[in-house]
Amino acid sequence: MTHDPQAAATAALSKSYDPHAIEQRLYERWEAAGYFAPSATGPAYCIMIPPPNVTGSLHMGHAFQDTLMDALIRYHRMLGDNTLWQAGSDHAGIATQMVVERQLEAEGKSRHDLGREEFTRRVWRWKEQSGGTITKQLRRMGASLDWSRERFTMDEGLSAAVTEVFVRLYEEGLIYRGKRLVNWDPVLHTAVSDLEVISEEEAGHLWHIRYPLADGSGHLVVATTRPETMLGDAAVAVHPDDERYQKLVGKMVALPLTGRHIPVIADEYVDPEFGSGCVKITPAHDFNDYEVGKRHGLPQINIFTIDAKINLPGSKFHELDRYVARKKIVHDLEAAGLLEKVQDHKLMVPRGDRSGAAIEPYLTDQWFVKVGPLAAEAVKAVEDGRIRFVPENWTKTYYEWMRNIQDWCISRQIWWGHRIPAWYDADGDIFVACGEAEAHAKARVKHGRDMPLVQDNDVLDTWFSSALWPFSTLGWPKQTPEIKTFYPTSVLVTGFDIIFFWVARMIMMGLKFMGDVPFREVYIHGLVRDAEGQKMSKSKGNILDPLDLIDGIDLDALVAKRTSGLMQPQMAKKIETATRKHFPQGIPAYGTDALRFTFASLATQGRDIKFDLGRIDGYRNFCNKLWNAARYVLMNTEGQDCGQHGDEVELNSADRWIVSRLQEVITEVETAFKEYRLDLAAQAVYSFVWHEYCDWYLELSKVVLNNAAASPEAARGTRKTLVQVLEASLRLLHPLMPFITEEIWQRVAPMCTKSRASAHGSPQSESSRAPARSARPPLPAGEGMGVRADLPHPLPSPEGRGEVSENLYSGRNEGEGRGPTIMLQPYPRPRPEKIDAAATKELRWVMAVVTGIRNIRGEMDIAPGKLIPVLLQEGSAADRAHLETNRHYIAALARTESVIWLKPGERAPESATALVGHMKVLVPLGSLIDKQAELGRLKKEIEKIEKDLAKCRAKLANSDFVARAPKPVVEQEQKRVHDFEAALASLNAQRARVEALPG
RNA sequence: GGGCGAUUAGCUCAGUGGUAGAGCACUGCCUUCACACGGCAGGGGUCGCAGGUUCAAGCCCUGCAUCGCCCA
Repeated sequence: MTHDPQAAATAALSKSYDPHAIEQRLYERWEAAGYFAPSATGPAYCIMIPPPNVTGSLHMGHAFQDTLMDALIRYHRMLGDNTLWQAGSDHAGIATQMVVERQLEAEGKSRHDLGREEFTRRVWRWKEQSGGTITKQLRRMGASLDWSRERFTMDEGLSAAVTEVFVRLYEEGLIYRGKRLVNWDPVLHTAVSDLEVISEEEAGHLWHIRYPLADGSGHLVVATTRPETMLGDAAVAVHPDDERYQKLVGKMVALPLTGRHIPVIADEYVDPEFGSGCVKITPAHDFNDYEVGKRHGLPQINIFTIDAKINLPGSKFHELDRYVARKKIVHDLEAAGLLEKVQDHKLMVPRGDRSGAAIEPYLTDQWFVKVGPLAAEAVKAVEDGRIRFVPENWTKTYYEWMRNIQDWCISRQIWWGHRIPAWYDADGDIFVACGEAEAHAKARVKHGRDMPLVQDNDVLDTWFSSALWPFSTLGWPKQTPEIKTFYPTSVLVTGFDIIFFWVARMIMMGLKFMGDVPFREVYIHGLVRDAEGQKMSKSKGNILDPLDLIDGIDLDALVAKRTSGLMQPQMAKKIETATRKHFPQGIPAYGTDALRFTFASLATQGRDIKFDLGRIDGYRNFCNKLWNAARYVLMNTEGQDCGQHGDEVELNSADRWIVSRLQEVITEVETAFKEYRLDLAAQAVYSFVWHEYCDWYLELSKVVLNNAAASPEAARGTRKTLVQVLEASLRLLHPLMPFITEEIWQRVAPMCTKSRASAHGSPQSESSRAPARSARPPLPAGEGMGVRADLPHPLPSPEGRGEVSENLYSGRNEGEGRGPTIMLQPYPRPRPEKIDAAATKELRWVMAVVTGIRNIRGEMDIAPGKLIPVLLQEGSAADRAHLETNRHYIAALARTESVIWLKPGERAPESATALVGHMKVLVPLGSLIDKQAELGRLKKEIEKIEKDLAKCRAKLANSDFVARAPKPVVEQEQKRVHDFEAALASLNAQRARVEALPG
C-alpha cells in the first residue's frame, strides 16, 4: 500500500480500457440513486419510448433507436431540463398469447381447456415471471429510462384509457361494427393488422382457365394464381377500352364446376396486358375484387371456413383444405378440357408473421374505427407545423399514406388484450359502455327491463392501446400533474416503417382526446441492416444481437444461435458457412459505449443503416484512446496543483489554442443535437479528442511538464488545461458514451474541484504574485481563471468530495450539478470569449512546421529517433516571433537537433525543403538525404500546386467571375494565385539546386 | 403502373453554391516513458451518365441508367 497518490491512481486505472469492469456497476448506481427521474425543475423535456413487445428481446433496431433516445435524454438532462424518458412495454396480443399457448401445448392442453379467465391468469403469471427480458437489456444499453414510472398497456390505468376512448369514439359514431374484408389468419383464427402480414415473392403458377359463355357462343380465358377461389367468382371483368372483349361485356358466363351464371363486366381496374386481359372477380376473397364488386353491385360469395377450408355444403369440394381443393379443381378443369395452360409465375404471398400461414382476405364481423375525420385533423397538424418531421421529407410519405387511409379494423379474435366493452342482448342490440353495470343500465333504458347481456368475445388490436401511449402513460383520463407537465411530449423517435401504423394513430388519438398533438417533432431514423444491406432476419440467419456485440461471442456459439429454431432448417448449412466466413473469430466484446458511439455515428439521414463491424472496431479503439489519454492526464495531475485552488496560472499558446478549439467543437455538437445529427456530433467530438487533444495537445503538454525549468504557473496552467479540457470533453461525450465518461469523470472531477479537504490544502494563495515568466498578463481572477466563489457546487458525495468548481473552459448553465455523477452535470456551453484567433494561428504555424519536418523525415526514411538540424529562411516577423515562443515544441515534436535562422542573403546548404507560407523550412541534405527521393518529393509537391494554380488562374481569367463574384471570393482567389506562384518559384528553384548536385 | 429514396476513395458514409472530407481497409517506417485497441508519414476520387441554370455545380433544374423501399 502506497501513500503516494499518484502511484495509487496509476495503479487504479488499468492500461487498457475494459468496459465490463465498469458498466453494470455504474448503471446500478445511477438507477439506485434515482438519477433517471425528472428533476422537477427547468423546462419539460419528454420522450415516450416506443413500447417494446413484452415478449420481445432487444434487437439491433431497438439498440439503435434507444441509443438515439438516450443520447437526446441525457443531453437534455444535462442542459438542466426537467427530463422524462417514459419506460414501458406493450402487451403484444397475439405474440404473447402464442407464447403461453405453446407452453400449454407442451402440457397437452389448449387454451380452451382452461377457459378464458384461467388462460388470462396464466398469461399474467408468465408476464410477471419472464416478461422483463427487454427491460434488462435496455439497462445493459445504458438507457436512462425512468423505471419508477414503468407502464404496461394492460395496466389498470391504461386499460381504463382504452375503454374510455372506445366508448367515446363509439358514441360519436367513429367506431362501428360491420362486415368487411380483413386479413384473416386461418391458423390463429383472428384478424391481423397489415403490419403483421409479410408479403414475399414466392414461386407459384398462373392457371389459364376457359370460362364458357352461357349462350354457347364460345369462351373466354381468365388467368388466376388462385383457381380455388373461382368457386366464389361473381363476375369476369375486362378493361372497358379493350377492343378484344368489348362485345362480350354484358354477356353471361357459365362458371365451370358450379354451374352458376355470372356477368362479364367492364372495369378500369383490369390490366389488359396481364394474362389474357380477362380477370375473374371474387369479391369475398380479394381486396381489389371487393372494391370492383362494390362498384358493380356484385354478390359477396364467401366460400371459406375460418380454417380456409371450402365451405360449400353439397359441393364435392366441401370441407377440403384450400390447397387440396386447388389441386382437385385444377384436375377437374383439365379433365373437362377447360384448362388452357399453366405457367410458372412468381407472386406475392401474404403470410402471417406469427403463424407463417398464408393470409386470406376474409369477410367477417369486426369492429372498425372510421378513420377519415380523424385523419383529416392529423394531416392538418403536420401541414400547419404543429408537428415537424425530421428529416422533413417524410411528411410527403405521411400525407401520401393519410390520403389513402382505410378504416381500421381493431378487433382481434384472441383472449389476451383489452376486451371490447360491448354487450349484446338476445336481439343482437349492442350496448357499448365503460362496464357491465353501465351496459345493463343502457339495456334497461332501451327495453324498460333487465335483459341478459353477453360481452363481445373479441379484444382490441394492441396498436389501439399503443395509439394512446403518449397520454395514457401520463395518467389520462385523470388530469394528472404529469400530463400538465409533459404533454405534448418533445419528440417521438421511430423508424419510418411504422409512421402509418403508430405515428399517425398517436397523432389522431392525441388530437381527438387531448386536443393537442402528442409530440412536437418526429425524428425518423433509418433501419439497421447487415453489412451487405440485407434486412436482418432469423430466417436469413444474419441477425446480430446487440448483447453479443457488448459481451462478445465465440464463433461456435454464434453459429449455434443463428441456426437453431429455424423455420426452414435446410438453411442451416448456408447460414453456418456465411457466418463462419463473416466472423472467423466470432465477435469480440466491444462494450456498450463503443456500440452506442457506433450507432450514433451511423445515424445519418439515410434510410438504411448498414452495420459494419469495422465501424464498431474503430470506435472501441476510440474508447481505448480516451481511456489512455485520461490515464496520462491523471498521471500528471492527480495529487498535484491544477489551479483549482485559485493559484496563479500561466496559459501558453497551446493551452489557449486547445481551449479555443473546444469552444468551436461545443458549438458544433450543440448544432448537431439541435438538428438530430448525432453522426455529426459523434464525428466532431471524435476528431477533436483524437486528432487535436491527443495527437497535438497532449504531446505539447509533455514538453511543458517535462521541462524542469518551467515556472510553477506555467506547469499549473498546463495541468489545469489538461484536466479541464478533458473534463469538458467527457461531459460533451457523455450522452453518447455514458459509462466510460462517468468512470473517468469520477477520477478527473476532483482536479476541477475546489476541495475543502484537499491534500494540497495550502491556504488559498491570492493571485497577487506576478507570473514569473509569462509573456501574457494573467486573466483577471473571477473572470477567466479564478474560481467563481459565489457559485459553489454542492456535491453530496459519499467519497467526501468537495465542490466541483466551474470548468473555466466550457460554460455552465443554471442548476449546477445535482449529484456526484457526470450525468447530472451541466452540458458544456460555448464561451465565445475563449475563442483565440491569435493562439490558433500560432499553433497552426507550429503544426505546419512540425508536419513539414516530419514529412521530410518520413519521405527521406530518416529514423524517427534521429535528431536533425533545421534551417529557416525568408521568414516574416511573425514567423520569427512564433519560433521564439514555440522553439521547445518544435524541438520535441519534430525531433530537431537545432533550428536556426539563415541570415538574409545567406546561401543555404543543399537541403530538403518544406514551405510554411513563404517561409522555407530546410533540412540540410548532408549524408541524410537521398537526392532522388528529394527530387521525387519536390516533383509531387510541385505538381499538386501547379494543378491548383491552374484552377485558380482559370477562374480569374474569366472576366465574368471577376465582375460578378463577391469581392472576398475574388480576393481569396487572387491571394491563392499569389501564394501558389511564390511556392512554385521557391520549389522550382530548390529542384534546380538539388538536380545540380552530384550523384 | 404510382410514390419515395439512393448513386462521392476498395468498404461504410459526411459534405445543399466558392480549394473534395472522415472512419475502416491499404503502403512504408517505428515496441519513443498515456495508448500497438498505438505513433509518424503516404497512396487512393474526372462526386452514376447527358444536358441545363449560374461568374462558379458533388450540391439547384431536366432527362436517362442502375439499385433499393413502400403502395398497387
